[in-house]
Amino acid sequence: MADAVSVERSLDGMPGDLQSCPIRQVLDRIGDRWSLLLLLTLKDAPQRFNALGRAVPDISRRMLSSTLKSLEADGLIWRSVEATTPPAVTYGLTDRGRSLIVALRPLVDWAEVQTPAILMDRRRAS
Amino acid sequence: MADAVSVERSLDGMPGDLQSCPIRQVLDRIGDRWSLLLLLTLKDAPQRFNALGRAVPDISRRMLSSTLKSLEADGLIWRSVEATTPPAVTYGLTDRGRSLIVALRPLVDWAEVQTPAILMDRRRAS
DNA sequence: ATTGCTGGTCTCAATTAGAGACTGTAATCG
DNA sequence: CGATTACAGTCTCTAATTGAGACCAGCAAT
Repeated sequence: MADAVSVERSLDGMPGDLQSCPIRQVLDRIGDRWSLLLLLTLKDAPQRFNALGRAVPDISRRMLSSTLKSLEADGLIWRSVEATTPPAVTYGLTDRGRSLIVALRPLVDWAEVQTPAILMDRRRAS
Repeated sequence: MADAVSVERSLDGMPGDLQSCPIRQVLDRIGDRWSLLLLLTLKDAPQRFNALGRAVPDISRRMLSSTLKSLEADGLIWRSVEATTPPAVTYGLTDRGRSLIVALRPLVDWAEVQTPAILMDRRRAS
């Protein structure tokens, strides 16, 4: 298992007290450009690889693949392969993934409410 | 204003329906390695530049500086300079920043509860 | 006199992400 | 019948982003 790219950042070689910070642990994984977006995309129904790519159009297949791997390794999504030809690979939320979605709700609501004002501030600041 | 680095990703030139996704808008900014960590660090009290650097030891001064700028541009933190020598620059949460912290609460709690299990799954997957 | 503190910026190297070609089989289109 | 499309990825090459560390000014303490 060589190249699973950065989503798996090195966790070893850190000052001990950082290792033990749970927010750190979790943010280092899901706090990237794509993880939450993919989780949110899977919220309503399981999806197949290319369908996910279409739902999040500007993700590259490379990042799609590696992000899904890391979400699976964290037990947030499952992956199932039907050995048809061509094979059908489906991804969906696990219970843990669903519980994360729930915990994310207030943040999503916040984003919806605050975005207009933030956008205005950004313009002013630029 | 040349180099404010990636935290300010280009928002122009996107397919319209992505621009309008609020979660996208917000995650593109605070969904990075440092933003939430800094916000959380400011939760209890305003802090000065180098104090923040010490609180989040593995952030580089470069990213500290550019992340703070982007948080300020989004109206999530304020920055105040006391013209003493050497000048004292203090950062703190705005009301909007504080409201984000509140919205983040369930996610932080989730992280605290789930981290042990996630860590075990990661080992198994590796 | 040397060291360290303040808050940054600058350059250069390393890491990470993105673009797009390629795999191989099977169904579809004209 | 030949060409294209879709499936789920991987691979390489290049571009973007991040990190490491030097540097700036002036002042305080050792």
